[in-house]
Amino acid sequence: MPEKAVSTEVREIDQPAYHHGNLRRAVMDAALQAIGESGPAGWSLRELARRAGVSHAAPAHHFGDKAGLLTAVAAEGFELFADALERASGDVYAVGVAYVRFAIDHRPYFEVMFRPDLYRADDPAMRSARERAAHVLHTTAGKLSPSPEQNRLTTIAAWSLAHGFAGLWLNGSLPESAQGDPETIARALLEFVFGPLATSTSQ
Amino acid sequence: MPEKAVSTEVREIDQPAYHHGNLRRAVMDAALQAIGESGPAGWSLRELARRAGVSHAAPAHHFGDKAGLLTAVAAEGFELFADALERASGDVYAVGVAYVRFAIDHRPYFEVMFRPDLYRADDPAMRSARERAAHVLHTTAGKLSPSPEQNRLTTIAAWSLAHGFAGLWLNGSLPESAQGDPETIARALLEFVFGPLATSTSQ
DNA sequence: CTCCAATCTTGTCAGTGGCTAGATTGAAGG
DNA sequence: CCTTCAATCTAGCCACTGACAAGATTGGAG
Repeated sequence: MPEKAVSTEVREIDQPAYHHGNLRRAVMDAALQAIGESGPAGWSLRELARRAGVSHAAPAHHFGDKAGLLTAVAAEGFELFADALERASGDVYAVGVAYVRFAIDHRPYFEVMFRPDLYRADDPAMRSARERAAHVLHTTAGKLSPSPEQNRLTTIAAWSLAHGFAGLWLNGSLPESAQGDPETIARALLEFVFGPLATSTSQ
Repeated sequence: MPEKAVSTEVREIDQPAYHHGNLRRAVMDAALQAIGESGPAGWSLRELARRAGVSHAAPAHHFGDKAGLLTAVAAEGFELFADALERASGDVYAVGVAYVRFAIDHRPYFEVMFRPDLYRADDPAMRSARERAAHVLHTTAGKLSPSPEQNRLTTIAAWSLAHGFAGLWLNGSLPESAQGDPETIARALLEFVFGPLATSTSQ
């Protein structure tokens, strides 16, 4: 068996790695997996380092500290989130469904993104991505009615509805009657709330 | 100055207390305050013990471990929550507003209650209180329309709306246009969504 | 007065976060 | 080829944490 390990492969055991190849991404991915398994608090930086096969202090070089890592997770999450919403931009139902779908398909991101106490909320990359997502919400939900005041309300209503349903679904708070396909239910909810506005002439 | 401290007073300094008087409640209150200051993860059991003036292992006697303490917080929170909702039972608007109001007035409880990964979700006291609260939601939102299927949707819609708005408001995600009095906005949201259904002859 | 159960303390252990200092590496430039 | 250099990672340390075990203290019941 060969003595030297190829540097691009995953660390086998023991001896120092020094140039991991792409430790930053490896730690991020390990973090996302760990969050998916036991939430944003159910793991330690050292555990991620072990998973990546590096020393306990290696992640600190890339992220500073745990808050820094979660900041990076939130920033990347909001980027993906904004992408998903933009792809549905224009249609309230599609945006709402995309919101819920993102929360469920990318649960680890979502569980961090809306918990600002976990990371550095002043991170510029994260802020710009978050604003990009918010912009989609405002422009698509905010043009359902002519009145600007109504628009603010419509936006907040759609946002709250999608956000609340996603959150309740994720933490298992909903009754068994709502345990079906979340995307279907989300669509039904949106149609229930915004149907009168968009289908008939109504207000 | 007297040598002996009165047992019912808060511990001054140093020497053992042994019978604190009501340590369980003191630790709970310290926990609620700490959660309010820095979230459910921004403190340690040992810190609570110091605040209460007892040794670092004293809280464990009453709560077992940190999850046990948070379980007690969630259980008490759901009791207060159910009480608040029951007080408004029957009126969708009142229940919705009570939901949001509770989240804001009792933020430390709320931040724990809907995060089952923080505590023991199989706790019977907590479960029964939670079901009591859920029952109010079902009975008041679920009788707005004749169809049972519509009722399920109505319930989930009202729940999601209130829950989502409360969550977004608490973590500061809402735009500046929604930074006003949350109770007023919540009422406006509920009227926007359920107005057409209930206002006709009110109820 | 004795015993007992509840309550709290002291002591201990592995694990954690964050820090500093040092080792290793690839690459750039003479 | 050799030196320098910055990026990357390791090694070691410290205060702190959660969890546990064993012992001390207390009020009250018998």
